Amino acid sequence: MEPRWLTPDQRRAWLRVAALLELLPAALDTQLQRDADLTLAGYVMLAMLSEQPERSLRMSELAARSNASPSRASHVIAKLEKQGLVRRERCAEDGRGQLAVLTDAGWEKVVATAPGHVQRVRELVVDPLEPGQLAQLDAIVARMLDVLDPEARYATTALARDIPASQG
Amino acid sequence: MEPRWLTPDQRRAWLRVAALLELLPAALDTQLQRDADLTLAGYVMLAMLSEQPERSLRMSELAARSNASPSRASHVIAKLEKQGLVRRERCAEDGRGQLAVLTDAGWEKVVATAPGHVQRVRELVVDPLEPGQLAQLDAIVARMLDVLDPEARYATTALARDIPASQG
DNA sequence: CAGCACTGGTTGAAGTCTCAAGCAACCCCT
DNA sequence: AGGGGTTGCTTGAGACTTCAACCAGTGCTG
Repeated sequence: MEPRWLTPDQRRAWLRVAALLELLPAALDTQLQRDADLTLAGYVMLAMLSEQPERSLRMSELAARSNASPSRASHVIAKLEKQGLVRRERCAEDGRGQLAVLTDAGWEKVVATAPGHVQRVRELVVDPLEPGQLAQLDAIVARMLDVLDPEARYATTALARDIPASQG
Repeated sequence: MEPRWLTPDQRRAWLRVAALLELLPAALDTQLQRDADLTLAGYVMLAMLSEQPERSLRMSELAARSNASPSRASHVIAKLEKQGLVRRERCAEDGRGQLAVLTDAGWEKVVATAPGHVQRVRELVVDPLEPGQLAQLDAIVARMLDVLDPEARYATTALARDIPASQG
Protein backbone atom coordinates (compact mmCIF):
# COMPACT_ATOMS: atom_id res chain seq x y z
CA MET A 1 0.00 0.00 0.00
CA GLU A 2 1.30 3.37 -1.07
CA PRO A 3 1.78 5.60 1.95
CA ARG A 4 0.20 9.02 1.88
CA TRP A 5 2.92 11.63 2.35
CA LEU A 6 2.38 15.17 3.45
CA THR A 7 1.70 17.91 0.98
CA PRO A 8 4.35 20.67 0.86
CA ASP A 9 2.14 22.97 2.96
CA GLN A 10 1.49 20.27 5.51
CA ARG A 11 5.13 19.38 5.61
CA ARG A 12 6.22 22.96 6.13
CA ALA A 13 3.75 23.47 8.96
CA TRP A 14 4.75 20.21 10.58
CA LEU A 15 8.47 20.99 10.42
CA ARG A 16 7.79 24.32 12.08
CA VAL A 17 5.74 22.69 14.80
CA ALA A 18 8.49 20.13 15.32
CA ALA A 19 10.99 22.95 15.76
CA LEU A 20 8.69 24.63 18.25
CA LEU A 21 8.41 21.39 20.19
CA GLU A 22 12.17 21.42 20.74
CA LEU A 23 12.96 25.10 21.07
CA LEU A 24 10.13 26.42 23.21
CA PRO A 25 10.56 24.06 26.18
CA ALA A 26 14.31 24.50 25.93
CA ALA A 27 13.97 28.29 26.11
CA LEU A 28 11.68 28.16 29.12
CA ASP A 29 13.93 25.66 30.83
CA THR A 30 16.95 27.86 30.28
CA GLN A 31 15.26 30.88 31.82
CA LEU A 32 14.11 28.96 34.89
CA GLN A 33 17.43 27.24 35.35
CA ARG A 34 19.31 30.51 35.17
CA ASP A 35 16.99 32.65 37.30
CA ALA A 36 15.58 30.17 39.80
CA ASP A 37 17.57 26.94 39.68
CA LEU A 38 14.39 25.12 38.70
CA THR A 39 13.43 22.67 36.01
CA LEU A 40 10.43 23.56 33.87
CA ALA A 41 8.71 20.44 35.20
CA GLY A 42 9.60 21.42 38.74
CA TYR A 43 8.33 24.94 38.30
CA VAL A 44 5.07 23.75 36.76
CA MET A 45 4.40 21.50 39.71
CA LEU A 46 5.14 24.23 42.22
CA ALA A 47 2.85 26.55 40.28
CA MET A 48 0.03 24.00 40.23
CA LEU A 49 0.30 23.55 43.97
CA SER A 50 0.37 27.30 44.55
CA GLU A 51 -2.96 27.68 42.79
CA GLN A 52 -4.76 25.41 45.23
CA PRO A 53 -6.47 26.92 48.24
CA GLU A 54 -4.67 24.42 50.48
CA ARG A 55 -1.49 24.65 48.45
CA SER A 56 -1.58 20.90 48.06
CA LEU A 57 -2.62 18.23 45.59
CA ARG A 58 -2.80 14.48 45.41
CA MET A 59 0.17 13.09 43.49
CA SER A 60 -2.05 11.72 40.75
CA GLU A 61 -3.86 15.03 40.34
CA LEU A 62 -0.56 16.89 40.30
CA ALA A 63 0.81 14.55 37.67
CA ALA A 64 -2.26 15.01 35.50
CA ARG A 65 -2.15 18.79 35.70
CA SER A 66 1.56 18.79 34.90
CA ASN A 67 1.08 16.40 31.97
CA ALA A 68 3.51 14.04 33.62
CA SER A 69 3.51 10.32 34.32
CA PRO A 70 3.05 9.21 37.94
CA SER A 71 6.67 8.15 37.96
CA ARG A 72 7.94 11.48 36.75
CA ALA A 73 5.82 13.36 39.26
CA SER A 74 7.20 11.18 42.00
CA HIS A 75 10.81 11.84 41.02
CA VAL A 76 10.31 15.57 40.54
CA ILE A 77 8.50 15.98 43.85
CA ALA A 78 11.22 13.95 45.55
CA LYS A 79 13.76 16.46 44.33
CA LEU A 80 11.66 19.48 45.29
CA GLU A 81 11.24 17.90 48.71
CA LYS A 82 15.00 17.62 49.05
CA GLN A 83 15.20 21.32 48.20
CA GLY A 84 12.68 22.05 50.95
CA LEU A 85 10.09 23.50 48.58
CA VAL A 86 7.52 20.76 49.04
CA ARG A 87 6.66 18.20 51.68
CA ARG A 88 4.59 15.03 51.54
CA GLU A 89 1.69 13.97 53.69
CA ARG A 90 -0.26 10.77 53.78
CA CYS A 91 -3.77 11.30 52.47
CA ALA A 92 -6.56 11.11 55.03
CA GLU A 93 -9.39 9.74 52.86
CA ASP A 94 -7.26 7.13 51.12
CA GLY A 95 -4.35 5.53 52.89
CA ARG A 96 -2.56 4.80 49.62
CA GLY A 97 -2.59 8.40 48.50
CA GLN A 98 0.06 11.02 49.06
CA LEU A 99 -0.47 14.75 49.29
CA ALA A 100 2.22 17.05 47.94
CA VAL A 101 2.15 20.24 49.99
CA LEU A 102 3.91 23.48 49.17
CA THR A 103 6.11 24.68 52.03
CA ASP A 104 6.49 28.35 52.88
CA ALA A 105 9.83 28.30 51.11
CA GLY A 106 8.11 26.76 48.10
CA TRP A 107 5.47 29.46 48.10
CA GLU A 108 8.14 32.15 48.26
CA LYS A 109 9.94 30.46 45.40
CA VAL A 110 6.84 30.59 43.23
CA VAL A 111 6.16 34.19 44.13
CA ALA A 112 9.72 35.11 43.26
CA THR A 113 9.89 33.05 40.08
CA ALA A 114 6.50 33.42 38.45
CA PRO A 115 6.90 36.96 37.09
CA GLY A 116 10.06 36.13 35.16
CA HIS A 117 8.53 32.96 33.81
CA VAL A 118 5.30 34.61 32.76
CA GLN A 119 7.32 37.35 31.15
CA ARG A 120 9.20 34.79 29.06
CA VAL A 121 5.98 33.03 28.06
CA ARG A 122 4.64 36.37 27.02
CA GLU A 123 7.70 37.19 24.93
CA LEU A 124 7.75 33.83 23.20
CA VAL A 125 4.11 32.92 22.81
CA VAL A 126 1.73 35.79 23.42
CA ASP A 127 3.44 38.91 22.14
CA PRO A 128 4.56 37.62 18.74
CA LEU A 129 0.97 36.95 17.72
CA GLU A 130 -1.39 39.35 16.07
CA PRO A 131 -4.82 39.96 17.56
CA GLY A 132 -6.97 36.95 16.83
CA GLN A 133 -4.13 34.53 16.42
CA LEU A 134 -4.20 33.52 20.06
CA ALA A 135 -7.79 32.40 19.76
CA GLN A 136 -6.90 30.52 16.58
CA LEU A 137 -4.04 28.81 18.35
CA ASP A 138 -6.24 27.87 21.26
CA ALA A 139 -8.81 26.29 18.97
CA ILE A 140 -6.19 24.44 16.95
CA VAL A 141 -4.36 23.02 19.94
CA ALA A 142 -7.64 22.05 21.57
CA ARG A 143 -8.39 19.89 18.55
CA MET A 144 -5.03 18.17 18.72
CA LEU A 145 -5.43 17.52 22.42
CA ASP A 146 -8.78 15.89 21.78
CA VAL A 147 -6.90 13.23 19.84
CA LEU A 148 -3.79 13.09 22.02
CA ASP A 149 -5.75 12.79 25.25
CA PRO A 150 -9.27 11.68 24.36
CA GLU A 151 -10.08 10.71 27.93
CA ALA A 152 -8.98 14.14 29.16
CA ARG A 153 -6.69 12.56 31.70
CA TYR A 154 -4.21 15.40 31.57
CA ALA A 155 -4.18 19.16 31.91
CA THR A 156 -7.22 19.59 29.75
CA THR A 157 -9.38 18.68 32.70
CA ALA A 158 -7.82 21.40 34.80
CA LEU A 159 -8.80 23.92 32.15
CA ALA A 160 -12.46 23.11 32.34
CA ARG A 161 -12.29 23.30 36.10
CA ASP A 162 -10.12 26.31 36.83
CA ILE A 163 -10.71 28.81 34.11
CA PRO A 164 -12.56 31.44 36.15
CA ALA A 165 -9.35 32.60 37.84
CA SER A 166 -7.10 35.09 36.10
CA GLN A 167 -4.00 33.57 37.65
CA GLY A 168 -3.57 31.83 40.96
CA MET B 1 6.83 46.59 39.88
CA GLU B 2 3.52 44.80 39.50
CA PRO B 3 3.96 41.84 37.17
CA ARG B 4 1.63 41.56 34.22
CA TRP B 5 -0.21 38.26 34.45
CA LEU B 6 -1.93 36.52 31.61
CA THR B 7 -5.55 37.22 30.82
CA PRO B 8 -7.88 34.23 31.19
CA ASP B 9 -7.86 33.70 27.42
CA GLN B 10 -4.11 33.89 27.24
CA ARG B 11 -3.77 31.58 30.18
CA ARG B 12 -6.09 29.00 28.69
CA ALA B 13 -4.28 29.01 25.37
CA TRP B 14 -0.91 28.77 27.07
CA LEU B 15 -1.93 25.85 29.27
CA ARG B 16 -3.14 24.02 26.19
CA VAL B 17 0.10 24.71 24.36
CA ALA B 18 2.04 23.52 27.40
CA ALA B 19 0.07 20.28 27.35
CA LEU B 20 0.79 19.87 23.65
CA LEU B 21 4.48 20.37 24.30
CA GLU B 22 4.49 17.34 26.59
CA LEU B 23 1.98 15.05 24.98
CA LEU B 24 2.76 15.36 21.29
CA PRO B 25 6.46 14.42 21.44
CA ALA B 26 5.60 11.66 23.90
CA ALA B 27 3.02 10.21 21.52
CA LEU B 28 5.40 10.25 18.57
CA ASP B 29 8.16 8.75 20.67
CA THR B 30 5.90 5.95 21.81
CA GLN B 31 4.91 5.04 18.28
CA LEU B 32 8.52 5.00 17.05
CA GLN B 33 9.76 3.09 20.06
CA ARG B 34 7.10 0.44 19.66
CA ASP B 35 7.22 0.02 15.90
CA ALA B 36 10.84 0.71 15.07
CA ASP B 37 12.92 0.72 18.25
CA LEU B 38 13.87 4.30 17.53
CA THR B 39 13.89 7.54 19.48
CA LEU B 40 12.08 10.49 17.96
CA ALA B 41 15.40 12.32 17.81
CA GLY B 42 17.03 9.31 16.20
CA TYR B 43 14.29 8.97 13.62
CA VAL B 44 14.40 12.65 12.76
CA MET B 45 18.12 12.47 12.11
CA LEU B 46 17.77 9.39 9.93
CA ALA B 47 14.99 11.11 8.03
CA MET B 48 17.06 14.24 7.48
CA LEU B 49 19.90 12.16 6.12
CA SER B 50 17.57 10.20 3.87
CA GLU B 51 16.42 13.38 2.19
CA GLN B 52 19.88 14.31 1.02
CA PRO B 53 21.00 13.21 -2.43
CA GLU B 54 24.19 11.75 -0.92
CA ARG B 55 22.32 10.49 2.13
CA SER B 56 24.78 12.37 4.28
CA LEU B 57 25.14 15.63 6.19
CA ARG B 58 27.74 17.43 8.19
CA MET B 59 27.17 16.97 11.90
CA SER B 60 26.52 20.66 12.42
CA GLU B 61 24.01 20.79 9.59
CA LEU B 62 22.31 17.66 10.88
CA ALA B 63 22.09 19.13 14.37
CA ALA B 64 20.57 22.34 13.02
CA ARG B 65 17.95 20.53 10.97
CA SER B 66 17.05 18.34 13.91
CA ASN B 67 16.82 21.31 16.28
CA ALA B 68 19.45 19.66 18.44
CA SER B 69 22.63 20.87 20.10
CA PRO B 70 25.93 19.65 18.62
CA SER B 71 26.38 17.53 21.70
CA ARG B 72 23.02 15.88 21.37
CA ALA B 73 23.56 15.20 17.69
CA SER B 74 26.87 13.59 18.52
CA HIS B 75 25.37 11.28 21.14
CA VAL B 76 22.40 10.32 19.00
CA ILE B 77 24.52 9.59 15.95
CA ALA B 78 26.89 7.57 18.11
CA LYS B 79 24.01 5.37 19.10
CA LEU B 80 22.67 5.05 15.57
CA GLU B 81 26.18 4.10 14.49
CA LYS B 82 26.27 1.34 17.09
CA GLN B 83 22.98 0.11 15.62
CA GLY B 84 24.55 0.07 12.16
CA LEU B 85 22.15 2.62 10.72
CA VAL B 86 24.68 5.37 10.20
CA ARG B 87 28.42 5.61 9.72
CA ARG B 88 30.80 8.50 10.08
CA GLU B 89 33.31 9.81 7.59
CA ARG B 90 35.88 12.48 7.92
CA CYS B 91 34.93 15.48 5.83
CA ALA B 92 37.05 16.09 2.76
CA GLU B 93 36.87 19.89 2.55
CA ASP B 94 37.37 20.44 6.29
CA GLY B 95 39.43 18.06 8.35
CA ARG B 96 37.60 18.96 11.55
CA GLY B 97 34.24 18.11 10.11
CA GLN B 98 32.46 14.80 10.27
CA LEU B 99 29.96 13.48 7.80
CA ALA B 100 27.11 11.35 9.06
CA VAL B 101 26.22 8.89 6.30
CA LEU B 102 23.14 6.71 6.15
CA THR B 103 24.03 3.04 5.66
CA ASP B 104 21.93 0.73 3.55
CA ALA B 105 20.43 -0.66 6.71
CA GLY B 106 19.67 2.90 7.80
CA TRP B 107 17.98 3.64 4.52
CA GLU B 108 15.88 0.50 4.83
CA LYS B 109 14.97 1.52 8.35
CA VAL B 110 13.69 4.89 7.19
CA VAL B 111 11.77 3.34 4.32
CA ALA B 112 10.16 0.89 6.71
CA THR B 113 9.47 3.40 9.45
CA ALA B 114 8.42 6.57 7.69
CA PRO B 115 4.89 5.55 6.70
CA GLY B 116 3.86 4.70 10.24
CA HIS B 117 5.40 7.88 11.57
CA VAL B 118 3.81 10.09 8.94
CA GLN B 119 0.52 8.38 9.62
CA ARG B 120 0.78 9.26 13.29
CA VAL B 121 1.69 12.87 12.52
CA ARG B 122 -1.32 13.01 10.27
CA GLU B 123 -3.62 11.61 12.91
CA LEU B 124 -2.39 13.93 15.62
CA VAL B 125 -1.64 17.16 13.79
CA VAL B 126 -3.07 17.33 10.31
CA ASP B 127 -6.36 15.48 10.40
CA PRO B 128 -7.87 17.09 13.50
CA LEU B 129 -7.73 20.52 11.87
CA GLU B 130 -10.36 22.13 9.74
CA PRO B 131 -9.45 23.51 6.34
CA GLY B 132 -7.57 26.75 6.87
CA GLN B 133 -6.36 25.95 10.33
CA LEU B 134 -3.16 24.42 9.10
CA ALA B 135 -2.20 27.65 7.38
CA GLN B 136 -3.09 29.56 10.53
CA LEU B 137 -0.94 27.24 12.59
CA ASP B 138 1.95 27.63 10.20
CA ALA B 139 1.78 31.41 10.39
CA ILE B 140 1.47 31.41 14.18
CA VAL B 141 4.36 29.06 14.78
CA ALA B 142 6.49 30.94 12.28
CA ARG B 143 6.06 34.06 14.40
CA MET B 144 7.10 32.26 17.55
CA LEU B 145 10.13 30.78 15.87
CA ASP B 146 11.20 34.25 14.78
CA VAL B 147 11.61 35.07 18.45
CA LEU B 148 12.91 31.70 19.59
CA ASP B 149 15.50 31.46 16.87
CA PRO B 150 16.05 34.94 15.46
CA GLU B 151 19.27 33.97 13.71
CA ALA B 152 17.51 31.07 12.01
CA ARG B 153 20.17 28.67 13.20
CA TYR B 154 17.80 25.76 13.43
CA ALA B 155 15.30 24.00 11.24
CA THR B 156 13.85 27.23 9.98
CA THR B 157 16.75 27.54 7.62
CA ALA B 158 15.99 24.17 6.10
CA LEU B 159 12.49 25.39 5.35
CA ALA B 160 13.65 28.46 3.50
CA ARG B 161 16.03 26.31 1.54
CA ASP B 162 13.93 23.31 0.66
CA ILE B 163 10.54 24.80 0.13
CA PRO B 164 9.62 27.52 -2.30
CA ALA B 165 6.88 28.47 0.13
CA SER B 166 3.62 30.21 -0.47
CA GLN B 167 4.07 32.13 2.75
CA GLY B 168 6.51 34.92 3.53
C1' DC C 1 -13.40 -12.58 57.13
C1' DA C 2 -10.35 -14.52 53.38
C1' DG C 3 -9.08 -14.16 48.76
C1' DC C 4 -8.24 -11.59 44.78
C1' DA C 5 -7.97 -7.95 41.62
C1' DC C 6 -7.14 -3.16 41.21
C1' DT C 7 -5.46 1.48 42.36
C1' DG C 8 -2.00 5.02 44.04
C1' DG C 9 2.37 5.71 44.46
C1' DT C 10 7.41 4.61 44.77
C1' DT C 11 11.78 2.67 43.42
C1' DG C 12 16.07 1.49 40.80
C1' DA C 13 18.17 0.64 36.57
C1' DA C 14 18.77 1.98 31.96
C1' DG C 15 18.46 5.37 28.50
C1' DT C 16 18.61 10.23 27.01
C1' DC C 17 19.92 15.05 27.32
C1' DT C 18 22.75 18.95 29.07
C1' DC C 19 26.73 21.22 30.40
C1' DA C 20 31.45 22.16 30.62
C1' DA C 21 35.78 20.72 29.18
C1' DG C 22 38.72 19.13 25.77
C1' DC C 23 41.06 18.04 21.27
C1' DA C 24 42.21 18.73 16.63
C1' DA C 25 42.06 21.23 12.38
C1' DC C 26 41.51 25.63 10.30
C1' DC C 27 42.40 30.67 9.72
C1' DC C 28 44.89 34.73 10.01
C1' DC C 29 48.66 37.53 10.92
C1' DT C 30 53.44 38.58 11.16
C1' DA D 1 56.64 29.08 8.99
C1' DG D 2 54.50 29.41 13.42
C1' DG D 3 51.89 31.17 17.16
C1' DG D 4 46.99 32.56 18.84
C1' DG D 5 42.30 32.56 18.33
C1' DT D 6 38.31 30.21 16.43
C1' DT D 7 35.50 26.47 14.70
C1' DG D 8 33.70 21.54 14.50
C1' DC D 9 32.97 17.94 16.97
C1' DT D 10 33.44 14.66 20.83
C1' DT D 11 33.60 13.20 25.57
C1' DG D 12 32.28 12.18 30.37
C1' DA D 13 29.78 13.37 34.33
C1' DG D 14 25.57 14.58 36.21
C1' DA D 15 20.63 15.53 35.83
C1' DC D 16 16.20 14.16 34.09
C1' DT D 17 12.98 10.72 32.17
C1' DT D 18 11.19 6.24 31.22
C1' DC D 19 10.17 1.60 32.01
C1' DA D 20 9.22 -2.30 34.48
C1' DA D 21 8.84 -4.15 38.84
C1' DC D 22 7.12 -3.60 43.29
C1' DC D 23 4.56 -2.59 47.76
C1' DA D 24 0.70 -1.19 50.40
C1' DG D 25 -4.04 -0.03 50.87
C1' DT D 26 -8.67 -0.47 48.96
C1' DG D 27 -12.79 -2.74 47.49
C1' DC D 28 -15.28 -6.45 45.74
C1' DT D 29 -16.76 -11.33 46.06
C1' DG D 30 -17.96 -15.20 48.25
